[in-house]
Amino acid sequence: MAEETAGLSIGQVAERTGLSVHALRFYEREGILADPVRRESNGRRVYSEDDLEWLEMCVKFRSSGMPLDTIRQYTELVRQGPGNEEQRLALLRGHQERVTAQIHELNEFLKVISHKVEIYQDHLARGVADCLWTPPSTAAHGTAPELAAE
Amino acid sequence: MAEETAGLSIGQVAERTGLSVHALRFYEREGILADPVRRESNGRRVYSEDDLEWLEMCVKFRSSGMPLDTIRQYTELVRQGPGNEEQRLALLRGHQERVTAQIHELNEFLKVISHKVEIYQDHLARGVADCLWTPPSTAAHGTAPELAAE
DNA sequence: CTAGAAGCTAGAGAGCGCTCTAGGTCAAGC
DNA sequence: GCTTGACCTAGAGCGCTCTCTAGCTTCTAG
Repeated sequence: MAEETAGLSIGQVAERTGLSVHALRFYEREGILADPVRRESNGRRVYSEDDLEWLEMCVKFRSSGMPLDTIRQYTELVRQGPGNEEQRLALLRGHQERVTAQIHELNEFLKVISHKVEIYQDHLARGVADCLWTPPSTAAHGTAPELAAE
Repeated sequence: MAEETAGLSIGQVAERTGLSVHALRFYEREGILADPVRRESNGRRVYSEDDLEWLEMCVKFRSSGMPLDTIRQYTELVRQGPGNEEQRLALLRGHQERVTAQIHELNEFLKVISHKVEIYQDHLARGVADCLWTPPSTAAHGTAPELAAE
């Protein structure tokens, strides 16, 4: 049962998290890991499964737009141990709200862009000869199709 | 009816788009505007309502994560006039897909973070004395609450 | 014994998207 | 006449998040 389950090299962690080894060392310098990662006798980093899980959570935080600075704050709270749950909760809820807001915004924008896409699709389906789109009449600069597409 | 509807100063456009005047000049340098913006005799920029609408669209593109470079490409296509609708469509669809994917990802993550938030809320509701969370047993570094919260 | 792969540190560099500075013009109001 | 404020250009600087380099060690396989 002595799998190498406990004890991952930086390369393995990079592979599993999708972060580069550079990024992993960078994150450590930035205090993004609960502990500064244990080392082998030769100085090489040894990541535990817990470290891996933590990093995976960080990746999710990052990809949902949380800045490293905030992740660091959260890490710091966890590092301090129990007693600051309110602060952790506040931080998480703040992010939760930002993510929610962002999803709403993206959904709004998705409507807009989908509408534009439809318009272009219709236009192309009807054939390029369809010149509803480029009346050289308004010599000004009326990019009608664009503005119409909104 | 001679409102100043046609002819906005950079300051007015900044106010209405939420972009800074710096950003507006920057966008122009970067080729983000269909034309390089007309000028008054004294060299000051005069934005039309069309410019404003275009910029508002750019703001939406940006806030949905489209890089300036892609916006520039799109602008370039529009500037070239009709005949490249397929390319515009491809670009828009590419972005549409990225936005859709991002919404999915964010929704996924929202579940995770909401779960964490709930756990912390329950924990705090049950009172801090509840020590399910910090068993000093696993002296290693088992940040159980964190990992449990996932 | 040696080559190659993987790791290490410290620190420079890069890409993006602004943001700001320096130094100046121009028009309006006191 | 002078100040104030909005505008101008060219270009430097910044915050963030990595990414890469240089120079070195250490392990493994042939």
